[in-house]
Amino acid sequence: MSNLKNGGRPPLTYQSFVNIAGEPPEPVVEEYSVIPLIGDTGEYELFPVPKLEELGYGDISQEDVPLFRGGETEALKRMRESLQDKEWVAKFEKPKGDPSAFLKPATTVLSPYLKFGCLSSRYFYHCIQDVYMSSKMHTKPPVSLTGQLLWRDFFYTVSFGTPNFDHMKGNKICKQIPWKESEELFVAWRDGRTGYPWIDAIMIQLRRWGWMHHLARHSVACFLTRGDLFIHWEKGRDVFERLLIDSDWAINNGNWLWLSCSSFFYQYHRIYSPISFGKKYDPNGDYIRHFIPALKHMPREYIYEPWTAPLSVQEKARCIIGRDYPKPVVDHAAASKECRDRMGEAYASSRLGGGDPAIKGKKASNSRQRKVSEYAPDPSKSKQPKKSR
DNA sequence: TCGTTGTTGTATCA
DNA sequence: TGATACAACAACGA
Repeated sequence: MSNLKNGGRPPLTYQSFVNIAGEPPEPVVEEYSVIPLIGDTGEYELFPVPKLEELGYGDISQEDVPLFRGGETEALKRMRESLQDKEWVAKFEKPKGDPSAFLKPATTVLSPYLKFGCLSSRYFYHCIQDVYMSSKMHTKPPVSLTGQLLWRDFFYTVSFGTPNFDHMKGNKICKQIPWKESEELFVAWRDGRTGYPWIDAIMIQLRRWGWMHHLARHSVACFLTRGDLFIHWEKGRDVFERLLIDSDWAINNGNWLWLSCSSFFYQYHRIYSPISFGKKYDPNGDYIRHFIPALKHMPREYIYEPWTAPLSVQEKARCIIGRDYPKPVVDHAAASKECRDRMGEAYASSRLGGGDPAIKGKKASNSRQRKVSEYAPDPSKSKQPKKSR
């Protein structure tokens, strides 16, 4: 990589794009008046594809095998495999998928390919339509498979027309909520050490695979923000942006606004239980056992709440809570009650006009069913942040 | 002002 | 598996 003639700039390395904190630097923008011919690299020399070690990854041979081979060929193969099961396509309903299914995920897992442009969303849409044409009945948006593509475009549209979409402050559609500061709780969440196996397994899957089921994302996002820890959604957003292989600026920010009840969705008393939500799908805890080996031998009746297991059971399972696996960082019943109360106060304050002082005279409003024209860009406003990812 | 609606809550009961 | 109660939000439309 060092043989790059780069106009005197330092050579571009992985670390140039993503520093340790995960913050991408300002992208270098080149302007061309004419599209260069294929093969004409101008003053640049070709350099080989960097090795994983050069990208900062160590020995990954012992890791779980990543699910995602890159490229259009793989994307089309995956799409065709998914669409082959016509009944599954016709009956697809997003909220009904199983978030604990990891050997055979409950969704198409095409999001990384859509994100990187390996799969055309338009082509995908028409392929789904072809399946619908040959089916007697099919589900409809917003829950259907095409509905998922429409949500994607919804977030693109609203993010394009909303200044400061990726921040709470200065974002007129975002509830102003006095989130708590706690580095200790945040780090426990980020690193999968909350003591709630369902939450930790999801965060570990995120770190290992770069992907987890949509409802699993809901569980951990709710837990971090309005459900338990009351930590700012922007902190969780940053972690997802860094670790998700399908992370998309508009969709990621939109979903964090949604899940934290900061925008789009406001029923903050509906809180995902870090215990019973996962149990509903996977009562034996196979998903937890796979991603948290320390809990592999924990009996089924304690797998979601291992701190309630008698010491003799913990010893037999070779997992002492507090030593081999963390104690819960918060008590869910008390924490969620407190979160509800805080959200209620924040909402009451916003009703009384106490919002973001940066947005003078504009109520932080719901945008759920605003006219599409309201999302059109205002040329007088500053440019939307451009992400280089 | 009021009734309805909202992609994905939980616990309990039959 | 589906119905119901729970507690209760914002926004829309009549």
